[in-house]
Amino acid sequence: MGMPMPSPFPPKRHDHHACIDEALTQAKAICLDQGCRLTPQREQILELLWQEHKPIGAYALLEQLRKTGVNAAPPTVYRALDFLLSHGLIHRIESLNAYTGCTTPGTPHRGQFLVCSQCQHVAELDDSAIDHQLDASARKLGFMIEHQTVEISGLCPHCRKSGHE
Amino acid sequence: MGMPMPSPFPPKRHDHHACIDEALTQAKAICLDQGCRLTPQREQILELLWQEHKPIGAYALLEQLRKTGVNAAPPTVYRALDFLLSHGLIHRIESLNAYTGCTTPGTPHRGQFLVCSQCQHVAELDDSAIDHQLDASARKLGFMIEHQTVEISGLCPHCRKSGHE
DNA sequence: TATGGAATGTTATACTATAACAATTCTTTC
DNA sequence: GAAAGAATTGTTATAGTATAACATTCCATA
Repeated sequence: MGMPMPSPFPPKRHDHHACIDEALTQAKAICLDQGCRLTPQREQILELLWQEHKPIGAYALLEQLRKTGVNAAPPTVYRALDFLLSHGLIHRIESLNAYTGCTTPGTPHRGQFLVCSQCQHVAELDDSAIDHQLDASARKLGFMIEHQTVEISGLCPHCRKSGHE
Repeated sequence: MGMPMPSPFPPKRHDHHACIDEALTQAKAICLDQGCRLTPQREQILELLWQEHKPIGAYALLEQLRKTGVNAAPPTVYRALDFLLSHGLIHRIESLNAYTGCTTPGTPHRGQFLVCSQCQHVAELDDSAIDHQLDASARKLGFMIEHQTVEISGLCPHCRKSGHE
């Protein structure tokens, strides 16, 4: 497995090109492995989703896509999103109706998200202690977990430091 | 404080009239205390939200409302929902775009929800162990929690027992 | 190089939520 | 009890999110 993620909140200035590259490389490998097709359009949309460490809505994505000269309609975007979601390459942030690249694609995981209410950056966790606690609480009630949505909003470390009125 | 909740998943057949009554009584007391007005329309919508232990969407609510002879438009419903949300009398289930009565109104709490994917019943938890784990994980990363969305979907105890194909 | 399935294009529409302004009701104060 | 101001409700229109349905194109494989 790769290096440990230094922090789920990367510094404001970091080599983001490397983030994009890694995401696309991983996605290609995963699709090859799973026997599914990361078509140019799907790849383009995945790349757009990785433009920033922020979730982006489907229609904002559509607008970005159009700026690149592609004249697409909503189903184009939603189909790509469906594909990427179903292969674990992106996540949907329910509380924002938005989508964001998955930082640990390829491995089945449930995921938790920290969303900064100020800068909108999102950090994906895969904190087993949280998973275990949710499992324990559910089990106690006889509930069988199939899927979970854990989205925490608040101030990220960067925004906490720089004046949070 | 009141009696401990027997189980967040009430038996299929229970005195649901008592659930509704209690919810409305508590809501009245809370509004009296907070100096806000639980108008007939707001009360009616709260009551409709308590018809079942299932979340209900705004437009389904609107339809129910119309069946009672009230000729309302969407803003009527959304305003009532906003009021009820802002006074902690109901919750919004993000993953369903739906709303459900709060089982512990009046006390500030963050809440976690178990949503049955089969019967759609929802159970509200206020499990401090989960809250503490989320706090601990967030704190470790320097993230300051403002709000949380924890929605677990899966099979409730009743549906687990009765054949889950 | 035919063919069947996957992917994409296209149009229309469903579902969720709010903006903006008018009308009404409630409460407070005189 | 009447006037003023605030809160609530009515009404119309529209913004924002997502999918249905069907036509067309692409592509792997035989």
